[in-house]
Amino acid sequence: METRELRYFVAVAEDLHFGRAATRLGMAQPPLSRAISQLERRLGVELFHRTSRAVSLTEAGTVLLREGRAALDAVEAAERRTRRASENPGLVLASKAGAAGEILAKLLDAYAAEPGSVAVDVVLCRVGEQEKLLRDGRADVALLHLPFDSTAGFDVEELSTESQVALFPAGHPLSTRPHLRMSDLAELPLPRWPSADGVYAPGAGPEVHDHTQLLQLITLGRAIAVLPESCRTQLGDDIATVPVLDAPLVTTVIAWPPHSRSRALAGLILAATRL
Amino acid sequence: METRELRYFVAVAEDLHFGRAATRLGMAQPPLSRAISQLERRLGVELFHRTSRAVSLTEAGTVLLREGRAALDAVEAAERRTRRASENPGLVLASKAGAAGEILAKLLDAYAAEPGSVAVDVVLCRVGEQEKLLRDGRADVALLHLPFDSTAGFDVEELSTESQVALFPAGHPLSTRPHLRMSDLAELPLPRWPSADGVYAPGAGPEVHDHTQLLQLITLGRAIAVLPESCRTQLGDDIATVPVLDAPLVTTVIAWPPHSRSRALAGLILAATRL
DNA sequence: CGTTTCCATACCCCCACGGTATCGCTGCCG
DNA sequence: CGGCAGCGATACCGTGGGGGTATGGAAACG
Repeated sequence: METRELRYFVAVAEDLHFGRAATRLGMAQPPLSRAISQLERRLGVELFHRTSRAVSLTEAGTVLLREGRAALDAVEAAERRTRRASENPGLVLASKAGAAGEILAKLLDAYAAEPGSVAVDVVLCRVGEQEKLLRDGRADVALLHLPFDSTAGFDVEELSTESQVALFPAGHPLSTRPHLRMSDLAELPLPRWPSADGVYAPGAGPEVHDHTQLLQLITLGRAIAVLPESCRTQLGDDIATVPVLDAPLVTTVIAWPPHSRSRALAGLILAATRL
Repeated sequence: METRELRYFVAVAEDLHFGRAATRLGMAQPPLSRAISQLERRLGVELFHRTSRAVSLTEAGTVLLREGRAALDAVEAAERRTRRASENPGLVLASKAGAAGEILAKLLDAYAAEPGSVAVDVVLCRVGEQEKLLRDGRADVALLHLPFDSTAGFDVEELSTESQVALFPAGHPLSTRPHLRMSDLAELPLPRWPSADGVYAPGAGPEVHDHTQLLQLITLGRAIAVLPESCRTQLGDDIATVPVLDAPLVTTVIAWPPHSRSRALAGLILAATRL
């Protein structure tokens, strides 16, 4: 199977429409239809149920969409990492914008002080995006937060664990309580984060994808959030925090793709575990 | 980057010889040379140092060899799993031949008794081969043994932990001791297992790649081995066992590729954790 | 200095991929 | 009920690129 075929298949599988997929791919519809039929013939597998009115994935097609995306990511990663290996020897670290600020600063300082350390580019990305960056080679290493981010397929080292606090606009009735339980927050407008594929679950709270956005919504009284306690250092006095006793503990981990064990990466991980 | 180009590159990188690589690929040498040059031009990266006498990998080439192999495995996995998804709904479980016999039997029985279970094909493979099978889609799930096998990149659940015993031919002087330490075995012909790439470390002991082979060598007095205690159930009375107090504990885990979460696989994993 | 051993270059051919035109099916609306 | 619009499949054509053979040219070796 060629990556071109995979890209075509994924495009069609994503919008379930040959015409639109073809436009996205910058080609005409007939050769795309043909390419997919050929792929099906070569695999000996039907990938789509087609009526002249609608297209849908078969069982096998669903498998190929999942596995094919992973494969394309791996190919892209190979390409990008090769390019980077030749031009600069630095590392790219991905982290959620607004989260892990303190630990990130300490890590960068500690690593920079090591003998033989290389330049570290920091990519601050939207929630949940780190995994994708790590998988397709745009990043070499990432800071993730359990239990929110998935570490599936990566090697990890735990860095720190902390409890969570609720964030209220100053003056909110609950903000004077010494502590809370999750059940106290059940009826409040908790924000909804996008899942790995960028889709939001249906629900009541506002949709957010980074911390700045969230803090602003809280200040405006449009949202309440539960965040790791370390976020306090970034808050002004227009937001009050209250410990939430039964919120899950948040673990910050450093994660990297399991095979890539360069000297520079090993040094960074070592520096991280020694924090 | 197309998988064809990657396959060409990996072939050349593996034997560092354009002529031989071309033969292996079933093509002539000139088009292969050209394909590699094109790849280098498109990537903007030199992958090989060539003199007209010898070929060697550059830094970037080394990266592409590692990442490219992973990418090719992922593509192959996508293809194989898609094929299998369409023809039969069963699972393929990989396990070392000769190891984990008892736990494997119990697992298969327990899972088969579940409602809605599917057929499970068992692939008994050589030591260290399970990871490759899991990565390239020939298996859906595998039994691995820590700390020997690497679980890098897989999701795992621990199944059992056991201590190790030394195996001697009947009548060996050490076989009557109540217990031993690793240092007692330092001078003895411990066998050498192949690493993930099938290469044996240099050393004194005999090269082995499965348990039958090993047991025969022990019976013949040509080797001594340290194995998990559960192997006792498979031994005849021509082999004696002695506990080794400071040998590392062996953990049997069930491992699977992190994204593939089919209903059938989830059932098997559940059955395994309940053993 | 001839010979051998490699990889690169030159040149040719053909297939496969992409484009345009069109067909055929199906659901919708007047 | 018929015309139409939407969409995928089919037919046919042109070209670029991937593969083949022949050969060049550099380096090691006797």
